[in-house]
Amino acid sequence: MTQSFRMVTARDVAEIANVSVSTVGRALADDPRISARTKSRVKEVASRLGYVGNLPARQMRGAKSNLIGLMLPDIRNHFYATIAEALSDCCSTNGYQLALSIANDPETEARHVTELISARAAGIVIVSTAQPKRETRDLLNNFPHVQLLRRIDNYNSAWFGINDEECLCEGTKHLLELGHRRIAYIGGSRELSTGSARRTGFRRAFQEMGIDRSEAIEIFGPPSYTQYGANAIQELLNRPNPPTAIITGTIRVTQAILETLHQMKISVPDDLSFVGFGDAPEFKWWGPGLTTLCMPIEDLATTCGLWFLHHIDSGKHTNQQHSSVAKATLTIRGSTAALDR
Amino acid sequence: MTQSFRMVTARDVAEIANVSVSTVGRALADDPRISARTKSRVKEVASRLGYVGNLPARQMRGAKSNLIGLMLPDIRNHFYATIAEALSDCCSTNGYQLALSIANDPETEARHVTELISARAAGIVIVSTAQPKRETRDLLNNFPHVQLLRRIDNYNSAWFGINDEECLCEGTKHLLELGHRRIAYIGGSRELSTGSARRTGFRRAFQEMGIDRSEAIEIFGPPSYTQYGANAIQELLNRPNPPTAIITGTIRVTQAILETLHQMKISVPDDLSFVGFGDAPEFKWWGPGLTTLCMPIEDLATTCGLWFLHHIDSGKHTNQQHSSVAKATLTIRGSTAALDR
DNA sequence: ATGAAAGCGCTAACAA
DNA sequence: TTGTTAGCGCTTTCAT
Repeated sequence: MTQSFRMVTARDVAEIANVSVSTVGRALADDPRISARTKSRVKEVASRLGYVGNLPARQMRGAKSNLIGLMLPDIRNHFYATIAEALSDCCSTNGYQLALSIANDPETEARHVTELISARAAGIVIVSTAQPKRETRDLLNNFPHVQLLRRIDNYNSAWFGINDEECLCEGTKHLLELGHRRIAYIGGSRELSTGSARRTGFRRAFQEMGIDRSEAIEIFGPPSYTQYGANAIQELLNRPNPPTAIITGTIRVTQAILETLHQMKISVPDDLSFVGFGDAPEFKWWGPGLTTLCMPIEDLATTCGLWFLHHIDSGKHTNQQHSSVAKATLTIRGSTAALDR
Repeated sequence: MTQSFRMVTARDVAEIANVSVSTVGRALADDPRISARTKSRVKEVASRLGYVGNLPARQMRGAKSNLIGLMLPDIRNHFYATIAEALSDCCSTNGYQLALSIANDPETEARHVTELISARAAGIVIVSTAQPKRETRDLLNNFPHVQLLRRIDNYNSAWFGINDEECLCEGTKHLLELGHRRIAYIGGSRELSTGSARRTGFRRAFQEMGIDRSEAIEIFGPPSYTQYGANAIQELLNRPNPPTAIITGTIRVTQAILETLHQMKISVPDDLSFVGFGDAPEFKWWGPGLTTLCMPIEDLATTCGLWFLHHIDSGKHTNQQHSSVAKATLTIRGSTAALDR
């Protein structure tokens, strides 16, 4: 019982159909040189035996893989699930197949990248970890790939992301205009290009409105975000002088805070104004409705996928400077209100 | 610019290191016959050139693929995202790589299954569509695979699922015990084994409690569930004699209903009791908290993954009758209350 | 301790 | 219209 499934080969088909292996190959590829009679006979036999062409063997003959690697930090995050689905659609439409790798740390990331390259995937779409290993960079720089959302400078490659800085700036201005000053920003790691850009946007809002930032609070997230958002918000609200408004910089933190605020029975927006990040469906009906930074994440992923697949198909070099920025915008709902003193 | 990336081969390494191809292969595989000096030289050259072994070529020599195909109907569903993550972890730990296919209809499903088999993946974990094509069944029956959640009888294979019937029965009894009689069940397609079993559970609750089912309402879902849940609930509540309680049989329907009830400003549980399906994080804080059927979906996926990978690794025939059922249980929160007349 | 050669399943160039 | 043959990159005899 060691080798349970013997795959049918072109040779098996050839023997039964009484033709040569190459005739089988040509018949199944609808080569015009093969007679209709032979063709149909071969096809009949192939289908009867359940013959499925061996892609690895074809790859050795120069055929390109149908595999597109997608590296994500977390698939349970609605954000990334949307990306996976959009890209999967994209791949599917263009005859590719998505290989999903979930890697949260540089070691796993390096391993998965190596495996994808070893499998000679057609290309890799990567949402990078914060500090990829040197090895990973070297590998990717010699392999078709494109960066999504997070941008690592040392990769000499195309990047598709959102206007992180702009959108956090806009959200923060909204709070400032409502009169808030003690605003807390709870963001992701500054080691990520996204985390860093969002923090800059937060600060720029104060600057552009000519408001002193001394009352502002900044908290940055560790990799394990599950508990972090909850802890951060609890600590903040227990301060002698708690913030009157909060703005977040990652979806997971936003979700954790929604849950915590509900548990703590904080009244929003009366006791606290809150601007979330991302646009999971439940944000619409959380309490008074969540004012949030909505991202056209599906568009972004689709744009990225189409661009990438097109370049791969046309054999162009994809590792070139190219960047595309999708615009996130503020959607105002009930969770933010003017500060009354 | 047609062929941008030339992959480094063992031969390239051999030439530079001044050894033969076979020596390169042995050195990199740490074959004891190769001298330490040669080994280190070869390894140095290989790493300097960025050599990554060609898996397709190895597969031709009998190496098995590191690819595990996962076929899901929808990755944005929290349910399936959890499965994907759990399986991805599982694969990662055991040296495999997840290939994700999203297929909602039998044609796409057939195409993806064919592609996975063509790539000679190590195996396929499938959440089947309702009516798979004959072709798909034939292919799978000759290929290592395992069914998850939905069970198609004609596949002669292992299955890992949940106690669909039991759990819907339990949820329905909860409502009956609270005095409800005009209970509406909004479920998934009866063409799915899961949808059918859940309906049976709904009915059995009445039967076992000796309660007449004439007031019960049953509605079944089409494939495109996004709008369906919303429509169903609106239609139900506009009836002259609307139900006093609702129980659902799919996560997506549950989520759609949560949103619709919120929009319609229906007061839960005062105007309507509601038992949801699944356990997305937001169920905890929706309105009064959602009474829901919680499923140990992560455990299920992990169990399935471990079993499957173990069987693949040990070369055992996986297409055997084997079934494993994980127990879902009712979690009572605020969305269900006794009916006062 | 290392090299030469065969062969995995397939396609394409060359023969017939 | 079809068959024969070479070779993709690798591992594994077999030979040295």
